[in-house]
Amino acid sequence: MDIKLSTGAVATLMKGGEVDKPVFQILGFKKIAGQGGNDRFRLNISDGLHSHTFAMLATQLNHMIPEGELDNNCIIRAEKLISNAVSEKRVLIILDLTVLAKGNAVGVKLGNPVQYAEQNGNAAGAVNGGKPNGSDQTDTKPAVKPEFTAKPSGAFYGQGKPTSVLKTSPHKNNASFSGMNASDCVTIPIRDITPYGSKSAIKARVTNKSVVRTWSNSRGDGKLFSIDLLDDSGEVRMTGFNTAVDAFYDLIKVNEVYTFSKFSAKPANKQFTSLNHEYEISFVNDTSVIPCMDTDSDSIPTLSFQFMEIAFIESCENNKMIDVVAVCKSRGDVHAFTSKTTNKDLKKREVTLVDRTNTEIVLTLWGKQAEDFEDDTNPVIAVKGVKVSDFGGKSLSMMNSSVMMINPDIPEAHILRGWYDNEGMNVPTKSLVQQRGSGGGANAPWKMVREASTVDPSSAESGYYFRSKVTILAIKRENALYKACPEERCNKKVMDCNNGMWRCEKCNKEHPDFKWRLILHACFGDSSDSIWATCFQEHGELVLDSKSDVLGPLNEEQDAFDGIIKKAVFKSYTAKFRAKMEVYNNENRLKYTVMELNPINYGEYAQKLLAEIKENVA
DNA sequence: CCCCCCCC
Repeated sequence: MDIKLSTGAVATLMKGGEVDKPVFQILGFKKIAGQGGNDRFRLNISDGLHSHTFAMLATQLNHMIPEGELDNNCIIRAEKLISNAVSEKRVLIILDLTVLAKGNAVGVKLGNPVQYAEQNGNAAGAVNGGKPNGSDQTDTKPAVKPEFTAKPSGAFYGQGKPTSVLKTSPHKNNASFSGMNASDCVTIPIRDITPYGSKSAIKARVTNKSVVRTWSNSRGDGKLFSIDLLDDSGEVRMTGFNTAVDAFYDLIKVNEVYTFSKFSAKPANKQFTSLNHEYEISFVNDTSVIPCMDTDSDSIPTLSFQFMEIAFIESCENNKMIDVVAVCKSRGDVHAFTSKTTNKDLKKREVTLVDRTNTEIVLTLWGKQAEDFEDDTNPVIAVKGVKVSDFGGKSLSMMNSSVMMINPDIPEAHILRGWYDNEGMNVPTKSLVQQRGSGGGANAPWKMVREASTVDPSSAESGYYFRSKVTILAIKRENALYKACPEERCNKKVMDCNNGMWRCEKCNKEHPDFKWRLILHACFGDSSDSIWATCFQEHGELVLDSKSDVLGPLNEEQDAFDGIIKKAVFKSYTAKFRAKMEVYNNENRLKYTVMELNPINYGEYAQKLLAEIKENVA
């Protein structure tokens, strides 16, 4: 390979001249914080003769730096350039570039470039003119030859020979950092990681390691893994993309302590982690990972939680990732099923957790963890990074990235053990599982339908409950009835096996019969507005004044069914509704469910109106 | 740069 730097290009450009697709070596870069997170990178570029820091990376190329595409010593060809004189200073903006050689492959500074002296230039005067001075314009002159093979500088770096990285580095010996600056040896507390310190190193224990995942989307594809890192100041997630996966994935072991030097940092997206850090970090091209077997690594903690007590999960945002420590009060059976959306065969087990707030919540375990969980001794369970779901009240679900510890040796666990054995096991608990037909919204306010249908979506995240006096305006007859599993508590739709049997996916059983169930969609209105709401079984039966097992067979008989609907419309009720924000086809929409439906008690209703009038008159 | 993580 023979790459030549465009000797003299820096001087030409500084004088306002043009150079076609100059080849430079990057000697360094500096992040310049811009408004609104619009950071820019200033590059120190060299043509082998001169170096200068007048080059800016176009923001659309910013990603090349954290991605490690552009790194120190790398050689680039600037495919598109804009040269501008800005208040006596010349600025070069690189709009597009090709990396001809990665920094690690080059390993050294080429030639002996000297900082281009500003006064040599004629920046301001040459905005529109300045034909290049022929003598130093071109890239045809032989330049310094990059020493591609010169230096095994990758010895401790991701792009080098990773296997040797972890095996050969002497521990406890800073000499193992040979080739790195002294400043690289200084570790900072994880707590202090920010995107603004590129020289940082941290010494941390790996508390969790993900599987390698691949992705493919409009922006491209690749693979990645992440590890959770902990020291005595805090924790942070570190992600490795593509080459970092090849270099480090197999070598990094959970529970081991390493010094990680050089990484990039960016704000952590709290939606995907329970780790207590404002930022998350990524492997870069010259990240090094050195194991620490020294005794003082014992002082680095092995786990860290920010527990949320179960009672507080009730008001916790949906999809949030949290840590919980609780007693496993009971466990359900393993339930195998096929996901309708992904067609994947899944196994789950639900366990019920309770803590000293006397509140219980269901945690769903998946796959092998679900199968393996057979502890019936009411163990204390600590989980890190479980997802809060608002399905049927509130529940928790294990994620791939979640960590579970059974009877961990931490104070909270011992306290819970004592509490449960002496007291907790006999105390009545409140469940965050929503009871059908009630649960939540006990004090649902009276609203006109109009007020409720324009409820602030954020307050409907976990269900907004209200009461209204309403009249049924219309009923949808299609799909009002379905054939359901005959099991007592299972109302899952069954599939016709076409052999006289009916299959329930939920129970994983075939039954000789089924039961009819109702899901009635009806339009409820008052003088202000109307809404479509779902009436499940009992409410549907009340609306149609018929039992579902009678309605089922009638469903086929158009006239009889229409007659029933005709009788049902224009009846009035007092109803309790739930308005809940749901995502449907990637769109938010308010979904209404009838929670209670009662014939109007006119005496009570008149009292309510009277009270309202008095309140408004006073 | 991922961010999917499942089922009712």
